[in-house]
Amino acid sequence: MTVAASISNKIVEAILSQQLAPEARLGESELATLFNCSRTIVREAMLDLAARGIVTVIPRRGWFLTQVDAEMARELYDARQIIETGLLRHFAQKGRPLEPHLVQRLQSHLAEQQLALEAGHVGRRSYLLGNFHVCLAECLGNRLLAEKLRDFTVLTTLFTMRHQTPGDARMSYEEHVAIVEALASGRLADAGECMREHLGTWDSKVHMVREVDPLDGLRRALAPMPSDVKGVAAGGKK
Amino acid sequence: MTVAASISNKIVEAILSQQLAPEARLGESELATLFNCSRTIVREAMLDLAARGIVTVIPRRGWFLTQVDAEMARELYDARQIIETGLLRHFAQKGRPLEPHLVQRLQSHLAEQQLALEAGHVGRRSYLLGNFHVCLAECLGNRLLAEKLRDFTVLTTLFTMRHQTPGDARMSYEEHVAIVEALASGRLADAGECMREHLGTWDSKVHMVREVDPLDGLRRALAPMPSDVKGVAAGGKK
DNA sequence: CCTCCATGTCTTGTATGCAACATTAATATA
DNA sequence: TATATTAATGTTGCATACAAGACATGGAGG
Repeated sequence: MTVAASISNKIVEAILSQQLAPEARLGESELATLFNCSRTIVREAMLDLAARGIVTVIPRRGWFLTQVDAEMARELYDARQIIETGLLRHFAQKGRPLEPHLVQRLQSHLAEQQLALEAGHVGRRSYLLGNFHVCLAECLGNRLLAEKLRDFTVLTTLFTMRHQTPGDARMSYEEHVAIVEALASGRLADAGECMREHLGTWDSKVHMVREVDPLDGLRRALAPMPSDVKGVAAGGKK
Repeated sequence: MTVAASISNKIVEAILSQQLAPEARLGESELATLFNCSRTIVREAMLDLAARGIVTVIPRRGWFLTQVDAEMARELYDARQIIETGLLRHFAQKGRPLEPHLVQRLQSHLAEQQLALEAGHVGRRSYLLGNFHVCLAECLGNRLLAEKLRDFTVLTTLFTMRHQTPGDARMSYEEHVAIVEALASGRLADAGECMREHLGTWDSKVHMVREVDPLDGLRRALAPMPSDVKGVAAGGKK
């Protein structure tokens, strides 16, 4: 694997493990010294991540993790639901059960999820919960979609990190279990339905999300001020 | 638009218009002089195309359009069918008809297709027939999937070009018309079914595809030779 | 005390130079 | 003539140097 690829991989993994603050700046020189290579190579990695939508450059300012706004988040969840349920539906049409060694692969993935869950490894837990969807897509026989799904999962993580969606890990895990169980016992339609529910509940969670307001901190700091009460433009609390 | 972006766009358009031989080499220096920029910029464009799977580099040999093998083609058509029918299904679930200005956009796109078809503009025809799917995805409200669909369409073109799939342009056009008509009159489920058929017939066409044999030209050139008839390894014509 | 401007510093943007390697052509040799 | 070896050529791989711009700092002027 080239150095550039290892840099972008490392960054992707760091995001999925929630070890990278979503507002962090990715300085070219910093990364170059960190990976002991030239800026050219770092740039190559950043360009790759940019093509995948994970990273954005502000000219002459720096590289930043993409800020996923509400509209993009909607498209993201829609896309994931469409792809994953579509993949399951497409597989179901073939009328054959999932091959045993693939079932086993999914089950051992679930075991790892459970392990991380019980051990309280937040990073690994988060990584595995996202990675499960990629693993499933691979098992269903479409690497092209699996790869794109990985990128979408990364972007989803960036969204949830910034908006602190509650994200019940145990519940996600159990829904994963239900999907694999349906798949293993040949109830393919059920698996699709589980997946639809698993990915369809995002907006009910997102309603709890407080809108991120760049002036939020400032506003809050100023609101209780005794003086200058009516000085600023209209609009108190939303 | 940056120079790098214009290079990659140009290449993508050239592929979709079938103006770029699928075995063509994309030399960095060539492109640099062609676009009057340095190799650095060209490299940036190639890296972008590589991240999208459109181009592949052979170390120290050059950049080439990706060779889509049979397995990848299968995934490609599956992916497109999953995404596009999924998009239609997802839209149908919302229970609202397509907004009038979007219907109109699709219809004028159809008009352009017809124009190119009747005028016999092969390149533009090919471009529009592929672009229709991207346009539709955009109209259905998911830019993320629309963009990925564009890349998939490019790869599909690369496959069909190399394998000379018959590809009846007029039939494709008429299927597009059927989809838009269903969409315009609110028969959303019908639209999905049309799309499924439109994208589902690929393998029946691919059966007609002659397997590409790297020795094909050589073999053909040697076959009618009167001398040395039994010299080469077994296997005459397929 | 506030505002405006100059300047220094830090960042990415781009070109270029050289190294490493693959292929091809030429040449020597059996 | 066939083959192995060597030289030449052309390509990408990578590092580096410098340019261009954004931002922060400090000071002068009001």
